Amino acid sequence: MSVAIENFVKAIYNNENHDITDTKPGNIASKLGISSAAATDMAKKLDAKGLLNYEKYQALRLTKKGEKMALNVVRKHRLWEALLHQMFDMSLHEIHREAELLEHETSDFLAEKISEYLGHPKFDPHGDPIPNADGEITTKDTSIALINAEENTEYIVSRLMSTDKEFFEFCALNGIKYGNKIAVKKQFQNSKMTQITIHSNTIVLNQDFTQIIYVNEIN
Amino acid sequence: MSVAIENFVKAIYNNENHDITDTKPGNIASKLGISSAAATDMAKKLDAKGLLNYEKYQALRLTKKGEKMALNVVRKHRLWEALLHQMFDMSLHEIHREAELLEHETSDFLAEKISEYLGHPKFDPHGDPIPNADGEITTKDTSIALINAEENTEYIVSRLMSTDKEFFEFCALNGIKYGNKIAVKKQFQNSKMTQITIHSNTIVLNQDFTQIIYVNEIN
DNA sequence: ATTAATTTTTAAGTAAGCTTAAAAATTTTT
DNA sequence: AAAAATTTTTAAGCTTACTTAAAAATTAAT
Repeated sequence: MSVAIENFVKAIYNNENHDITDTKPGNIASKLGISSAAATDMAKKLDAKGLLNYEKYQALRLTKKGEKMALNVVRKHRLWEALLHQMFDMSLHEIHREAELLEHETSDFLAEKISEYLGHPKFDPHGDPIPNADGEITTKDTSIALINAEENTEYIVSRLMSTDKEFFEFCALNGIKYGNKIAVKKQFQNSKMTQITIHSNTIVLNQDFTQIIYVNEIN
Repeated sequence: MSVAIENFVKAIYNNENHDITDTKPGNIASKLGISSAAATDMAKKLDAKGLLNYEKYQALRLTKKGEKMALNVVRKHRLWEALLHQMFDMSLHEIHREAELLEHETSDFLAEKISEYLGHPKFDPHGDPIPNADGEITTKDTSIALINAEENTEYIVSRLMSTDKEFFEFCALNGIKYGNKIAVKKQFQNSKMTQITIHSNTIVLNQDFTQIIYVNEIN
C-alpha cells in the first residue's frame, strides 16, 4: 500500500488511541500537513477500499481491516525505534525521525527478523507497546488508579490523558512523562490516593491525577 | 529526491560500471520495468536537473552531480546489505531485496551510523565496494591479469566483463562468480597465463580470461 | 433562534510518473 | 545503398496525491 495511505490510516489510529473521539478530515489533514480537501478525498477513497467508514461531516472510523493496516505500520515503526536505539544509541527524536521513513519500506519478513533479534520486545524506547505480527497488542496500559501496589514492579508512563495545562506543568516538574519509569508504592483505599516513586522521588497523587496517568508494566 | 529518480540514476550508474558503453532509454526502461517512452521523458527531466546529459538518440551519460547521487544510493544499498547479512544472517537474495527498498529512505546520518557500527567496511557481502560518505570508492577492482602473485592475498570476484555464453559456462563450472574468493598463485610472464586457486581447486587461465575477470583485494 | 465563525465538502486544476499507439530516426540485413 | 527491422521519440491520456477557492453544512456565540 502507498505511503500516503499508510500514513493516513496510522494518523487516524493514533488519534483514536489517544481517546480523541471524533477524528475528522481536518484533524488528519493538519497532522499530515495536507489540506482538508485532500484529506476528504483520501477518506472517500479509503472508504471505497474498506479501510474506514466515511460519512459526510461525520467522524472517520477505521474498519477492522484499516486498523490491522495501522497496527502493521505501527509495529514496524516501533521495531525500528527499538533496533536503532539499541544498536546505534540514537536519541528518541532521531529514532522516531528515521522510523517514520523506514516503516513504509519494511517487509513483514524483515520486521519479524528485527523482532526476533531483539527477543520480541513488548515496548519501544518510548514505552509504547509493539503489536505482534498479527496486529495484536497483548499488553494494555492501565491507569495508575487501578494498579495493585507491589514493591518490585516497575511501570512505564504510556499516556497522559488530559488537556489541562496545569496538569502537564505538574507532570513536567515531577518527571512524569511518556516513557519514564515509575513504581506504584501504595494505594490509600479510603482517600483514593496513590503513592508512587519516580526518579527516586516519592509523590502522592489524588484520584484526579491517578485516573489520567496511564502506564505499562515492564515485561 | 524521489525514488523514481534515484532508481533511474542508479540504473545508469550500474550500467556504466559494467562497461556497457551506450546506455539508452530503452536499456534503463527494461531494467526498471517501465516503457521506453517513460524512460525518455525521465531522461529529459533529469537533463534539465543537471543529473545527466541527454541528446536525442544518443547514449545517456551521468554528470558528476548525477554520479554523486547514484553513489550515495549505492552506498546505502550496500551498507544495508552488509548490516542485514551480519545481523540477521539473511541470504544474498533476501538482503538485496530489502536493501532495494530501504536505500531510498535512509538519511545520510543513519547511513553513517550503520557504517560506523560495521567498522566502515569496504565491501558488501557480494564483494562490491561500498562508496564512502563523499561518494568515493577508494578500492578499485583490477583484472587478474594485472595482479602480482602473492601467496597470502585473497581476492573477491567483482566483475565478469563478458557477454560470451561459453565464458560464463566455464566460470559456472569452476566456481568463478561474483563474490567468491580466489587467490592468484602465479603469473607466467611469457605465456601470459595465470594460475589461481578457487575453492581449493587450481586453475590456469589464459590472457583472454584473466583480462575480463575483475577482483577486489580483501581488506 | 438567528447570526457569526468555523469546518467540511465540492469543483477545478496541477505535477509526477507512468501507459499505449503512432511517427521518426537509427541500425541491421541483404 | 535500399529495404527491413528495431529503437527512440512524440503525442495523447491516465492515476495518484496533492493544491486553491468557493459553496455547503455544521458548530459556536450572542
